[in-house]
Amino acid sequence: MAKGFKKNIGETIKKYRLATRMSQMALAEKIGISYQQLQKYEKGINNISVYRLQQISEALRIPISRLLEGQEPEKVAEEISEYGLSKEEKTLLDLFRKIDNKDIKRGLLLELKGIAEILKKRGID
Amino acid sequence: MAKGFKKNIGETIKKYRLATRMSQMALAEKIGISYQQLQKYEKGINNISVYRLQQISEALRIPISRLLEGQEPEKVAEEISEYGLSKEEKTLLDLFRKIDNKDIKRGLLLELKGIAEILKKRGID
DNA sequence: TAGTATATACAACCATTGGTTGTAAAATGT
DNA sequence: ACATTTTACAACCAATGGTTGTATATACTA
Repeated sequence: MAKGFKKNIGETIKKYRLATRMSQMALAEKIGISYQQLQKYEKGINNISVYRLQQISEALRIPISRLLEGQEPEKVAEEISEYGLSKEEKTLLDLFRKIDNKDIKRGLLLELKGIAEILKKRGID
Repeated sequence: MAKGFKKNIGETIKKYRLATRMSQMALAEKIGISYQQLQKYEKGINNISVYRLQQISEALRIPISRLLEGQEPEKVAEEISEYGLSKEEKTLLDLFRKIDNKDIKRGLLLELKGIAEILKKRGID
């Protein structure tokens, strides 16, 4: 399940741990797990829960975002504009708003509805 | 294991999901799990791994940090879902989002663009 | 150099939970 | 009022989060 991902974040943890000159044992004890388990995190053998990452970030005295860096795919960041609207959706809205003719607007909505219907049915068949 | 924490983040996810007007099923399918499993996340029954959170943030088109901030639920939902959209515009968005075919989407945008153009010129002439 | 302590690695094992399907109740749309 | 969507909840199972035990490096100090 997305090994690459896990590995990356584990490596990041290790990096910061070493930077703090902390042993696996020290860190593990601080967050209340065995150092062997921490090993699994660092090696990407086990998934890291958000909760654990939280603990680790506290133990290492760094913000969680630091540990996540390199995880956030570029495209997403770009795609996001404001309030959950994608660029595409924003464009859609902008264009729609430019049309001041009520009938045309309604027609467009009907058209969209039709298309959605068709796609949906085709998906089922 | 730190139930409170999990619950919070699950609730945050739910808020954002609703803000995007996405059903549990829709979101779950997007990230490749059953909607029942997503329920467990939202309810704080199961831990959320960083990996999953990553997927969710992508599906909801928001940066991971948003989900990590222990934010006031009320605000978020309103802030986003309302966002000054008229009923008509909300419908537009809903329909547009139902279309999962990228080409069709692009086609629609082009069409809209065309219409906007024409109306504009006619308005001038 | 040996000897002790520290740090990391790896295997075997078990309890928990991450994940599934099935069924039922709300909610929503027409 | 009826059909469809959406959400909730229970039962179940495989996977993994977590443990201890042992082995191998890597220091430190006498």
